[in-house]
Amino acid sequence: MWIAIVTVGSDFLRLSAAPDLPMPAESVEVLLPVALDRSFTYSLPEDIIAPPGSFVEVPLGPRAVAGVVWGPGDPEVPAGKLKAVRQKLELPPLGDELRAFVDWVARYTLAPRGMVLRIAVRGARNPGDETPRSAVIATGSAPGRATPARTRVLATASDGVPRSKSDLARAAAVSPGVIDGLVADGALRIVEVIAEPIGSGLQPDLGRPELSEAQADIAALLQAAVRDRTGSTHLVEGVTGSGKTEVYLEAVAEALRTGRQALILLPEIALTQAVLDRVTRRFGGAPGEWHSTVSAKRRARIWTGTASGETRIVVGARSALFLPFRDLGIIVVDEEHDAGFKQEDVPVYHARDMAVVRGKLAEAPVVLVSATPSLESRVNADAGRYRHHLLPERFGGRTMPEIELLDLRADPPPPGRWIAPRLEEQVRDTLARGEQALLFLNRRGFAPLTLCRACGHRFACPNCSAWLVEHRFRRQLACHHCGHHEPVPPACPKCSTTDKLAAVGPGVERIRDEAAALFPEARLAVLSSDLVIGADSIRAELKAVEDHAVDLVIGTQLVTKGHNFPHLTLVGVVDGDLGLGTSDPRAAERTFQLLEQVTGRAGRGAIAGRGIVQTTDPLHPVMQALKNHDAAAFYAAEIDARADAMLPPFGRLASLVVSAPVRNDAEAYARALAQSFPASAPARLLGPAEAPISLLRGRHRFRLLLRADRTVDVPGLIRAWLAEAPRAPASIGLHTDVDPVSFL
DNA sequence: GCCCGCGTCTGA
DNA sequence: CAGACGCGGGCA
Repeated sequence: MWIAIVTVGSDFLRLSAAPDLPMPAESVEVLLPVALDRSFTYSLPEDIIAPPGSFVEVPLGPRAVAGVVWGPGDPEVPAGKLKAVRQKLELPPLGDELRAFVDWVARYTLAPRGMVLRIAVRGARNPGDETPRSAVIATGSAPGRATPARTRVLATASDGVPRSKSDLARAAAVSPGVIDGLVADGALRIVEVIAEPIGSGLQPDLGRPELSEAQADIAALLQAAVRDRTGSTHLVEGVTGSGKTEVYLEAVAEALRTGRQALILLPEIALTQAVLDRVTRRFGGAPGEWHSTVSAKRRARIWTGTASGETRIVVGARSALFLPFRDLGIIVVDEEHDAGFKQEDVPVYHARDMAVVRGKLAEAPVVLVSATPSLESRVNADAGRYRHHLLPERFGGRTMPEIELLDLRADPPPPGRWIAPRLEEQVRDTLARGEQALLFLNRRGFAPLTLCRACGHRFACPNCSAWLVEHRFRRQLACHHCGHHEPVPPACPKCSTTDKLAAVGPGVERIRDEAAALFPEARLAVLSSDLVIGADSIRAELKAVEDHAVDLVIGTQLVTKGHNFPHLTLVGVVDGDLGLGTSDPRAAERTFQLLEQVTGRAGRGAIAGRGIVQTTDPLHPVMQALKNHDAAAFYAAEIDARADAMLPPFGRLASLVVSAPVRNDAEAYARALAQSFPASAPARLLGPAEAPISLLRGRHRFRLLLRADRTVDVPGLIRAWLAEAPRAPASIGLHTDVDPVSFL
């Protein structure tokens, strides 16, 4: 009856408020976490009181499903169709703000509302009673015998936080036996603890760092935004090593001080132990950690903890954006340029952009943080939609690494090798000084292409338009798009010639072999996601590099993810041109971001760093931007090019993914759709001919691209078109991914 | 998303 | 002819 319409920038955000008098509801509208856009009306037994947001169990067909009361029931539904709510569930209700967010995201991403609700209720169950667990704390007395391992353990335990034996051993990187030894020695004591709510008991003023003037200024502005309860958006752009994390943690501290909660989003949380450690040090306790590998029980504790308000800080992957925060005071999106914020499955959404919307609904500032912002965020900052804060210098007087462009045409490596003499010499000098070097190549495996020298046959993926990559360590040929793999055959499948198969081009495994031959005395480590499997072993490898147990690192983009290597002084980029040759309109932007991040790993410690980028095109704008540390000029040029081409964020771009188990079905439907697109529409449809296909989770995917001027409501246009378009056979799925700018 | 019913296929 | 399997519709 009384609908409050909250307009934020456009009419996209509608927040429906409850009527001011609780009417005795006879029926309720219930949204269910299944692939349905519709909600259903159920009758409400007189003894159940279920205001909007309540969790209820309802019958759906033959099953009983837990859903959420979304509002009053639809009186138009004939009484004979109504089924009754079975029971109300003992769970904290979903607040108005989160329900409005679910509706908004579903409408914007063209996803069924139930699929969005599903994300918001993952973890919505009672964690049950907590049984006391045993933990160890430091007693304060010195051990009888001090070893480096023991010293590390006691340093870790000196904060007084009780930890389980295994957690403490892992945190100090020692074997569990060391802990038992210290307990026997009386330096550690076993205590029984009842687990506090996760992410609670945090102290905003515990580990306050010294801030530079520039850091303190930005921190003060962000803190004011937290206090003001405005849904403002901020872009904090600071070069690698400028201390961005300290700045946003001060804003997080302000949220804690004012009694509110904080959410820190990270693109790949399994790799970013560093941020968790820093939050723990800064606030004297661990935040809630939310990502796909967190156990169901921990999930439940964090979900209920955020709903009750006891969990004060959550550090999480994109789905943490749908947690039921009671009073959210700030959202931080760290590494905001990272493509990991994009969810490719239904609902297809970009967490950075959805964060902006949730921030507005929650009246909380959103802080986007990066050394290499996305073009979208740069444009939004330039246009004044986001406030732009710059940290142009490294913290503590450290300098940016000096970047050298190594022209591969003038100084090529010997045939069959990829490290040019000049880079080899620089690595040798670095190692001789006892410093650490990194050779970066963003390509897994041994060689990206295998061909038969006898007949010219090339090994291609049967499902995708891609070559198979040889993985010599695993003795396989693998497709990096769909995961197809086969053993390396002894002979050519086409002409049966043996011993004529040739590996073409380098991958990290091949660079490892080359480096091992060139620098036989160096301790090598390869950091590649297919060789280092599982979050724990990745963390262990990163720690070994951090501790200088490795001299020369050979790595893929795994090494660019938020880790500091204090001993690293030289970064060599083996193929700077990789990624620039594609037709992806974001190729230059992505390559710049990647190479700036990886060269920025050098010189974060006491010794100044250097970067050497091997390239065949030293005059390319990306190379010049790296060398001159002139991101501003690069961004300006890229933004102009985007504006001319009407690409996001100037034009609207949507992709529709048609997927089916059979490739021909997907293609036929994609064509049928394309033909039905009206010529008069204020947008152009591209594909499917020029669209790449791939196989993902057993389904062939065809992409259609829709390009429009920014004045078009793309989700609306697609909805209207699909209502008229040929209906998809049920075995064909259609995802939609709308580039988000319209809500700003 | 999940269940069910239906049509079709397969093997004895 | 029983049982398996894939597809499509409905779900209040």
